[in-house]
Amino acid sequence: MQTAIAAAGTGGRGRVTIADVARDLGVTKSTVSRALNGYTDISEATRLKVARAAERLGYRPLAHAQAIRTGRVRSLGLVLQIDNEDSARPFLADFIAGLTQAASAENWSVTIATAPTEAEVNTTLSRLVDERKADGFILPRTLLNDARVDTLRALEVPFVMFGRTANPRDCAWYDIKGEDAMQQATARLAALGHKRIAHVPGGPEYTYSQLRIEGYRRGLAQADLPFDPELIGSPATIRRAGFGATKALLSLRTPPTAIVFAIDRAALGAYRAADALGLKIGHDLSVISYDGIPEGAYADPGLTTFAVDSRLAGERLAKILTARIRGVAPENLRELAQATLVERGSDKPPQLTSAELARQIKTTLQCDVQWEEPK
Amino acid sequence: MQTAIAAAGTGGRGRVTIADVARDLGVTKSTVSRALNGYTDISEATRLKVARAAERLGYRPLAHAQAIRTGRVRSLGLVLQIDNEDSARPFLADFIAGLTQAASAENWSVTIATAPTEAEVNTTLSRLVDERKADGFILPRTLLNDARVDTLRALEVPFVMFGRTANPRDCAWYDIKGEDAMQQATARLAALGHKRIAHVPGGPEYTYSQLRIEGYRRGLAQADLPFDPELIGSPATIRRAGFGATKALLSLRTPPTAIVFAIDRAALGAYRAADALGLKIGHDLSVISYDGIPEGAYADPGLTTFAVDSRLAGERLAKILTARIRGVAPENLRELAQATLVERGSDKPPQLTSAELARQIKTTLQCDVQWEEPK
DNA sequence: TCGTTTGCCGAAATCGGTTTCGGAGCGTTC
DNA sequence: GAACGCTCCGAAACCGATTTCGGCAAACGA
Repeated sequence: MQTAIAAAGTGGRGRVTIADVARDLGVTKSTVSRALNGYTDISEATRLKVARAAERLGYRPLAHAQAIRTGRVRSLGLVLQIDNEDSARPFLADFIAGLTQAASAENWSVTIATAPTEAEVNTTLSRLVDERKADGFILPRTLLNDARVDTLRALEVPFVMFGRTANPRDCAWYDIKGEDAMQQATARLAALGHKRIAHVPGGPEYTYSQLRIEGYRRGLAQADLPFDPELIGSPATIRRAGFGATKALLSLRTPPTAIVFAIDRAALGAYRAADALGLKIGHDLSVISYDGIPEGAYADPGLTTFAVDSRLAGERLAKILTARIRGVAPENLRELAQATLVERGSDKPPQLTSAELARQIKTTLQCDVQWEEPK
Repeated sequence: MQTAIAAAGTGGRGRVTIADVARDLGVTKSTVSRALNGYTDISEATRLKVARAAERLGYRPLAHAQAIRTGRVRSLGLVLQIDNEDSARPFLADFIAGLTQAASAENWSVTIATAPTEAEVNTTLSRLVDERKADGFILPRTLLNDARVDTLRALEVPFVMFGRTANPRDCAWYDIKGEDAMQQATARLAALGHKRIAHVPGGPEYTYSQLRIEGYRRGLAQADLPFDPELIGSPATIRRAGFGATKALLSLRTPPTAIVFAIDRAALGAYRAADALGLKIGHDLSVISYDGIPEGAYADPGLTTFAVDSRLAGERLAKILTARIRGVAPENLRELAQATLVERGSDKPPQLTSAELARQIKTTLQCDVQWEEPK
């Protein structure tokens, strides 16, 4: 019994294989394969013939059939750490859109996995490597000392970071110059007349955190403002922590009249703190932040922030990773981009001096202001 | 001379193959394969020996090597439509987490792709089928008449819907009974004393929309309240539309004192509308909604809503799809779950009658209230 | 006792590609 | 004119699994 007629539609039987193309042209499979893969020992004439025939017959190689010999599955890996703390990631969709779009443009696919903890992210990573589910990985949110980097370095698997890291050996990356954004934010507030400008950094384990603090300091220097360590708040990446950091900064003897946040979500916590202290953002306290999450637009007043284009980031990261997998040296695959300022209403000239502000706050602080968790 | 492309990261030399296991045991590959895959013509003793040896040597079959013969790549496909309108999908991360967790528990992976339009989602779908990137697909946000379903039905590719559809042939699904939530929301508002309760549905192209309207009507009936077609607002799935729908409803001669929304984001638009009209949500206008997006917790007052567990949804969908791929009949793979009420501050007893409310609104409406787009 | 079944496994084909090897054909060179 | 070198392609091995086929024992039935 033979497979006589190609059943179109069953999505499997009627598939055009390389053998079909070869038969159609009266050449061997190996010729077709080499012609299609750019080998140099194929004449230009043959290459054209093969390409046309492949096109005409609608031949498309099966990635996993190629993979068995080449070891490449034509797939980019993405392992997300999703804990309960901040499972809501507004830009994830955009990021993935950019990633998949760029990947499929080169006929690659994207394989995605998740894990709750840093350790499990690592095991997942090596499992995926072991099972050859991906040829390389995209590492979002890189840490100063990132175990994922060590893992992949040891396994000699290509990867690209969204962010930078302490030891750049073997590392390709794409990153936004958050430090420049912080510098501009600080300078901008200074230009508006603020003299006491604080900074609330992100998680110290992240590489960006240190960089952004430096950017903040450059901004101060640029505006000839002194650096006061007191004005570096406690790290905050979520609202609650932003609330706490803001409250602490405003409780200083000479509180800041403006705060530069490294993370939008933390900045939104400042709105709550201001509210609780009877202050109005954009009036009594100015704020500039970074990320560009949609909620910022709906805050009152709107949050002035440096927005990152996460879709573009996804696109670039995919491009870089495929290049890396093809063997381009990591040193040549490092790209930096700028965040773009979105002006809304949270940054205005100071209405009060630090001293006046302090007096106003003092009375409110008598009754202890607590964060109340929204349900 | 041939083009030798240097592969970055060979990452594959030390792999344990089925041949290694066979050699170790002094049997053939076919024995190992059959033993591991539950063939009945293998003695229990041999099966055990093989299983132990595989475990001991750390053998793990290569999915794509199996795929070449079986046609199955052990991967679930997810194609997201990501347009500009609502690229921010707060539950996407949770959904993906559930999906990947359940998938990897059975040693499957998840392949993800995106497309901007409905048509391109369809082409992407058939491309993935053609390239065998996935053995089956998860279809989120099913429409009343869903082209994706037609496509996959024609291709005879397994799929499972997150939602229901008009023609259930060949369809497996998981869905939340949004209609029950709407009914409960309506009954709850009625129990609080509201007599005029409106409903703002979601997009009419979605299956859930019709169902939720019915749920709303059941809720009215349950509370012995008459159904007034006037109180069905225009469909809204984003803030702006929710703003418009609310404004229109409140402009009625006898406006509602409470609104049941099918979509949280639309309900957040109602906050703006209330604000613009000088009304206070939870006081002059009560609102109950559906989805459970995080922003709802930060609204003032917090949005009472029926939350869906999207992580669980992802898990169940993965389970159902793998079962479907294994050949379980779709009729036996249909699952419904309930949303859970999250009580916050937006639903309270009415402070004003409809007539009083109308009078209060009338004055404000003189000056035209317009939606202002947050930047 | 002699077929006949049954249980269990080995040999080999197979899936759809890639890659190695070698060898025709042809032009150069001395 | 023989040796040599190139260009270009065919033959066959190979990748890591699955699956078909057939056959050897042991168990069974008459």
